[in-house]
Amino acid sequence: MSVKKKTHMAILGLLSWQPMSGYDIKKLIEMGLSHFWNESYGNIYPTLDLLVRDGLASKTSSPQTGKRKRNVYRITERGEQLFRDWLQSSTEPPVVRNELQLKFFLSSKCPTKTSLRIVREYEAQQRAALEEFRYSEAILRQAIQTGEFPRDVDEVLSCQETKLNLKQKRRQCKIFLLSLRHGILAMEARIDWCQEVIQVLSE
Amino acid sequence: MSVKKKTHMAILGLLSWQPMSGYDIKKLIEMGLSHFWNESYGNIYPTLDLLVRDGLASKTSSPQTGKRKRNVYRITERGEQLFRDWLQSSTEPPVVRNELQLKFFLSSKCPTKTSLRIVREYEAQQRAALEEFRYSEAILRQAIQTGEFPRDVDEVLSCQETKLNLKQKRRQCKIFLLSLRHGILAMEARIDWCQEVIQVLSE
DNA sequence: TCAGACATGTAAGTCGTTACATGATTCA
DNA sequence: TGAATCATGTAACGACTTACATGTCTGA
Repeated sequence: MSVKKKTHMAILGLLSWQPMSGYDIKKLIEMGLSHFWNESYGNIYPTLDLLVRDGLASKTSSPQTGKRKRNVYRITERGEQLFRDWLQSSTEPPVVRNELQLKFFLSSKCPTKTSLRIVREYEAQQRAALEEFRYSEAILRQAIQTGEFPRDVDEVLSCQETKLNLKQKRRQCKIFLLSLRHGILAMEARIDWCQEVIQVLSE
Repeated sequence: MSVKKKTHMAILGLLSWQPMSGYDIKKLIEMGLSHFWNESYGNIYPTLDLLVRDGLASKTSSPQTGKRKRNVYRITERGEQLFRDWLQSSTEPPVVRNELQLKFFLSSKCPTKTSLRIVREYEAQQRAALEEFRYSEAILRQAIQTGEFPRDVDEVLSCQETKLNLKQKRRQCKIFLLSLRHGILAMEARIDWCQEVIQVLSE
C-alpha cells in the first residue's frame, strides 16, 4: 500500500479529526481549506468508498428515526497509520501551470500595454483576495488571544470524540492561522511583483 | 471557437515567436518556462495535430536531403488571431492543490515537531530553488545591461523570420527576467513564512 | 561503435471535474 | 408551498502524464 493518492490522504486527514460524512468534508474544505486545497463531490464520494474497501475507514449509515440519511465515515487504526506515514513522507514540489504567468511571458512580443493589462488584472485579483484573508486573519488572532472561538472556527476545531482542552484548541487555531498566513504572504509577494513589473515596463 | 484549452494557447504562443517542432517546444519550455508552465510530449504532439486540423498552424515536414526528419509548425493568421484573443481574455485564478500546505494544516493534531519537520523540508526546497533562480537572474540582468545575450537566452529570443533589433530583444529579455522575478518573490515569501512558522510554533 | 541527443508518436492509465439525477427536510 | 439546504451518488468527459515503441544522427 503505497502513499500516493492525495485525495485519499486529504480525506483521511480530515477524518482523523472526527467522523464525518462526505457532505461535511466538502463543506469543511470549502470553509477553511479552499485557498490551498479543493475537492469535488464527484471525487469525495467514490474516494470514501475506496477508503472503506481498503479498510482505512468504516462507514456507519445512520438513518436514525426522524433523521435524514447520513453516511458517517470513521477512520480506522490502519487509516490513522497510513495517514501518519504520509505526513512523515517527503513532499515533491508540484508541477506548476500558472496561466497568468504564461500569458505574461508570451506577451513579450506584444505592445507593452498588453503586458501591463495582464498584470493589472492580476493585481486587482490579488488585492481583492488579500482583503478577505486579512479579515479572517484578524478574527483568528482575536480568537487565539481571548480563547473565544467564533462559531465556524469552533465547528472546524471541535471534536465530539475526544474533547479538546483550550490549549489544544489554541494550537490548532494557530496552525489554522499560519496556513492563512501562507496565503497572505504569497499574495503580498504577488502584489509586490505587479508593482515591480509596472515600474520596470513603464520606463 | 472558444478560447479555453490552455495547452493550445501555450503552444500557439510559442509558435508566434517562430516556427518550431514539437521537440523544440518541449526543450524551450524545459529551459525557460518550467517554473510556471510544463508540457509533456504526450500532450504536445497530439495538440500540434489538432492545431493543424483547426487551421491554427501549418505543418511542414522537412526530410531534406541528409537531414533528420523534422516536422516544423508555423502559426497561421487565424492562429495569431486566436492567440491574441486569449491574451486579452481574463484569467481565472487557478484551483489550487498544494500538498505541502495540506500536510501542514492536517498536522495540527500531531506533535509540534511533526509540523516543524514539514516546514523545514519546505524551507530547504525553496532555498535550493531560490539559489538557482538568483543565478539566472544575475545572468539576465547582465545581458540587459550589456546587450550581450548568452547563447541559450539568445536562442529563446531569436527569430529567423523577423530579425529583432536590440531594443526588441531587450524588451523580451526584460519580460523574461520579470517572469523569473515572480518566482523569486514567491520563494522569498515562502521562506519568510517558514521562518514565521518556526518562530510561532517554538514559543 | 555506441552512448546520448534528436525526433515523433501512441495507448493506457491517472486523477480529477461537471453535469446530471434523486430525494428528504427545514423554515420563512 | 416552495426555495434553500442537506445529502448521496453516477456517468461522461477533460486534460493531462507515463510508459512504451521506434528510429536517426553525431561525436567521442
